[in-house]
Amino acid sequence: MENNVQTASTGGGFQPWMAVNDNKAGMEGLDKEKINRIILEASKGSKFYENELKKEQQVNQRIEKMMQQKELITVQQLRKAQLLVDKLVNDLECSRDLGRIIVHIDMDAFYAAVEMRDNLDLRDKPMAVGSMSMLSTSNYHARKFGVRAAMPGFIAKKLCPSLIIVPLNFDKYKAVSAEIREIFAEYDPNFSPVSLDEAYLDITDHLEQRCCWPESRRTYYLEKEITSTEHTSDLQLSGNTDGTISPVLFEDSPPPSLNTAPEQKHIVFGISAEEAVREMRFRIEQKTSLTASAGIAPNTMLAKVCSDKNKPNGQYKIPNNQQAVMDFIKDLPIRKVPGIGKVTEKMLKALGITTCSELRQQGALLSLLFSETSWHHFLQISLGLGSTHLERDGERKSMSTERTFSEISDPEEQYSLCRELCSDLAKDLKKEGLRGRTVTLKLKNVNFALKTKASTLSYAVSTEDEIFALAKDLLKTEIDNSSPQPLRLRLMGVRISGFQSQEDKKQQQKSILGFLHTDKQDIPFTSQGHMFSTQGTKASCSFFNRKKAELMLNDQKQNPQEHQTCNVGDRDVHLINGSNGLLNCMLTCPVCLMKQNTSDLKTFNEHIDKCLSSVSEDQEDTNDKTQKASNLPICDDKNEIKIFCESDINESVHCNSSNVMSTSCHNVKDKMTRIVMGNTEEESTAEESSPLIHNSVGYSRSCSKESTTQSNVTDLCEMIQHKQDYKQKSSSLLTRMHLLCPVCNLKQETSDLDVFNRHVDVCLNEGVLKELVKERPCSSDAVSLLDRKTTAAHLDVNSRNKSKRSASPPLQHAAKKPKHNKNENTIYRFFR
DNA sequence: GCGGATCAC
DNA sequence: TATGGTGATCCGC
Repeated sequence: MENNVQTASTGGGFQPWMAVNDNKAGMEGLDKEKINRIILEASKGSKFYENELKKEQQVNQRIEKMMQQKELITVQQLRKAQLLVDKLVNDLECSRDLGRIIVHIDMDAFYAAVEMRDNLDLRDKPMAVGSMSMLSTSNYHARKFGVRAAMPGFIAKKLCPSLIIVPLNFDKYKAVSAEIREIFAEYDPNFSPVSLDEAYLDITDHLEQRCCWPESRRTYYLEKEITSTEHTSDLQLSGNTDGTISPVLFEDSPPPSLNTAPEQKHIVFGISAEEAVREMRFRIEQKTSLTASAGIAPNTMLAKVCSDKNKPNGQYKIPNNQQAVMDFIKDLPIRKVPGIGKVTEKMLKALGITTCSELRQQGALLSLLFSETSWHHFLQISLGLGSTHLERDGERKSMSTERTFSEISDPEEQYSLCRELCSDLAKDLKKEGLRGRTVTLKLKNVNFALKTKASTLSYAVSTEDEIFALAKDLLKTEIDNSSPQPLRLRLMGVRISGFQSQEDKKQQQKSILGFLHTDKQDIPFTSQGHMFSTQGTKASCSFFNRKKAELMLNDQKQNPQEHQTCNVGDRDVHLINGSNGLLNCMLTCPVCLMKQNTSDLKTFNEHIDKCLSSVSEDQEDTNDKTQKASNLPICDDKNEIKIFCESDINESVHCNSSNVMSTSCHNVKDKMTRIVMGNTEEESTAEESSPLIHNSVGYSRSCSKESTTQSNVTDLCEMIQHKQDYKQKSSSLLTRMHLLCPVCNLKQETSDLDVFNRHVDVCLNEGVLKELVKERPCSSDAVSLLDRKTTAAHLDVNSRNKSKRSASPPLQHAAKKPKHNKNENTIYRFFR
């Protein structure tokens, strides 16, 4: 690896770009020459390789440019820069926080280790997890051959013909991940997961308490753990009788974490950080038969580097003092630092920087060649500084879905594919109740050239149709630009970003609340103060209009025929203009969910008020918590809920013409009861909730009626939420709830009613769609384009999810897999 | 805001 | 035969 930029760009026989790096644990002391030759031979001439060369040249150009810039730097500039750097170093040093003890813990060759644990035949053989197209990870036997993560299986096979490739089994990894996270939580309830197999913990508080613990609390018994764990008992039966607890997964692995005599039945851990971490690793090993490595340091950056130091099955600690930190940092190769990747390494190397102390020495130069954020970051690294505060579940910034397939050049197929991706994305968005303003289309052509196209709206979108409307335009532009040559694609992806922040949501809620509680004189209410007017504050208008737009879209999609004869816009006019449009309608009360034998809005409102009042009284009168379940609207007489505005009335208007509504409503009400109380009713089966979707006679003919139900549920929930917010009850009540979707019957990992509402909305629509499809003859062999085009290998490659939302921990990949539901795809295609 | 790049896992 | 998917961030327009 001694080649510099210049020689690399000449493209001599040896290509460092494609070559193995020995950064990864278990890759030391390999026959790199040979490995690189094999990799090169297997890659040379491929489109992929050509593209890698191109990218490499771009980096080289970047470096050349940087070097030219460097030549222009004067001594004075450098001196001035040095002063600036010195000042920053001083400031940074002053702010150095050595008060926390951060642990980074990382399972050893996680996926491979799980597979080896569960299949004894794999133990002593080189193996990897993934497919012929892509490997996720390899065991340490395989690493000796140069087989590593992110390497295509077919190349790995060339390096190691006896390599066994095991397909990914995410469910299993997720299960193990849940087990280890239980342990993490005992040491730091606020631990920060990085991926299925990795997490940061701040054990400072744990250690404070730990020092007072009696020995008994730090004592762990072997047999108890082993017998209570299925995995380990399997191994015991399988002849693992060498006195170690877990299988020796790696032959170069240090002795097992238990350094007591085999006959000893318990082990007492000390009170130090190292002992606590050893204990944690011991417990992980006892529980899962898998080993973990850990780093202990004053901040996350150092902890992360440390966990790699004694991998596998080891740990390393940097004491919490400045000197120890600087000693550790001194000769640390910059590439070991998280955030410094291949390219940055190469650029810095061109400046003669390979270690962290060199990074420090060249601070002035770096400040003149890199952006402020970059050189600040470099400087922090060089001082061994990093985050001392673990980020709690940050807000998601984007969500995307993308797929690789064998070449698709036909525009029709490309559009079709694009829609499928939008559909998938919309489903994922629903799950989290998100809406975004920016849609980005990602395309990779058969030459591996990547391109993204984005479009931003002034409002947020979330449905398949909305997203597709944007994505298809972006795609069209690309197709047109390419014409008459076809776009030859190997990958397509759709991303959505520009979500409402929590802050935005609060703002919105406030404005809605303001809308609901504004002085009557300011709002064109009816004489009773009910919001039958279409007017209102700006924010609330857009909110409800969007809601209506969504419903219109659903209407069109779900029942175009009905839509033709009964136009939503027309109905709007009737409503706005007065009671004409209501003459032949009956209204359904959103509280008692009973049809009201009136078309007079005034009467109807009075009924609602009565309903609300009565349930409020109930709520106050009773101490019986189960009774409270029926108290849907949380309000009092003084704060009448007057939430019925235009869109609601529209929906209510639909629902009088058949008895579908009442059937559905009762179900909804039942479910709502549970939602509000947080009664998860685990025993509630799919059958129990299915009537909501399947049981209604004529359901498929009355799609808009389903919208009614949906709207009522949604608005009731919103009503409740807003009321609760208003009464400042939300945090005390809502956050403890387990929300169970009444439609899909799945527990939703959110306590945010807004999020939950959106999920329910979506679920309800899906029910209608499915029902509709059942009714309509639809080619059963209308298989998804992606299913046809995507190879199994492509589907099963590594994809560790890095969701920042701890409410739905990084398990999303697996959750995303069922996306390839052919029925669902055909449903959406049907409506195209 | 857009598009390309880099990085992590 | 065959080189991934998801999310974040940064930089230079």
